[in-house]
Amino acid sequence: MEQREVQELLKEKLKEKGLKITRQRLLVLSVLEQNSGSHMTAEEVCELVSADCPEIGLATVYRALQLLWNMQLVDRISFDDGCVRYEIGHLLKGDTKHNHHHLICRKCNKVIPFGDDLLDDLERYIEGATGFHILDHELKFYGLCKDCIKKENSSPLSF
Amino acid sequence: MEQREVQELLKEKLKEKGLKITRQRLLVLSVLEQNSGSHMTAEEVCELVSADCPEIGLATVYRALQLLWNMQLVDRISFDDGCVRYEIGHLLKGDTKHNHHHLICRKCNKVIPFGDDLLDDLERYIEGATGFHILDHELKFYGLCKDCIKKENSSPLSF
DNA sequence: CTCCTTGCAAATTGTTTGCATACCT
DNA sequence: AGGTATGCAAACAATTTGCAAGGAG
Repeated sequence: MEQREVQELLKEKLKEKGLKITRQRLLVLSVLEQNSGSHMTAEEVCELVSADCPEIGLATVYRALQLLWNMQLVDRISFDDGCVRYEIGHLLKGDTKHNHHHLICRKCNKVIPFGDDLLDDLERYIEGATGFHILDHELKFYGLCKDCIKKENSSPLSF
Repeated sequence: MEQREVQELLKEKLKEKGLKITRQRLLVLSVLEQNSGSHMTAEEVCELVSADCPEIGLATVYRALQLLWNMQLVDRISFDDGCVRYEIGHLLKGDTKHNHHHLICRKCNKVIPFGDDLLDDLERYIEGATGFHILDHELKFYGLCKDCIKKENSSPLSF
């Protein structure tokens, strides 16, 4: 899906619900698109939107992100650092940058993205078994990264 | 793994690191064991520990939970309701109550637990491919539950 | 006796809300 | 015009931190 298209999709959905198409909402979505590899906090998004719209308030960004998430235009993920992050994920499924899974090192807190498309079968199975309709998923693996395993072996146990 | 054993494991790990074995730490772990089906907030744990130890402070509970998590004695999970939850998960693997996966309804926010042991192959594959050593995982599916699907069909689209 | 831990209260931080003004349609 | 959105500041809530007193080894 191209940038132009995602913007159009947002406009369509807004219209459909009687909500207004505003510069702020379009900019928030646009920033997420231009950074489709990273998981951004509201603050980071606000920072970047400010380039084109210096008057924007952080509260507006929070409101816009929540809206986009409700409309399923963006994904939400939280590592364990106390803030929610947003990502334009499944809409760009063809995109090689799309990674829905994350390996999180419990020692150095590094986050390593990992390819998607591993859960499709599982999703279908769950839908059949429970009647739950799955829209999205979030999968995190906690453990030790290569580097920290190396260090662990050469130094005494600790955390 | 039995209750007695988990307590002993904690004592061992504390000793190993030169930390003290305190009533508070043992009680926090014990409360999580006695509620091994549920995902508890720090506040809830504090509430229950208070029965045996009325002087305990919420800060101590937070500190103990973090410690237990670091020692991999308990698991951590966060739904999207703004507070972290703890659960004694993988230590009780034989336990039928153990559920690491959750279906979260985006409409009514209901959380439906779902059986584990679906990701073992995937974990082995990832370890081979990346050199990352996996200790634990957290998998959430977002979507619409049976009930909300029914309601959706009988009422106009909304969220 | 020494250092770790606790309890309390204050501080911090991410996020939400109330409200008057500004903006879409 | 009419209702929705915005920006700002104040409100909130979960979690963390500083510190003096208490407790484990």
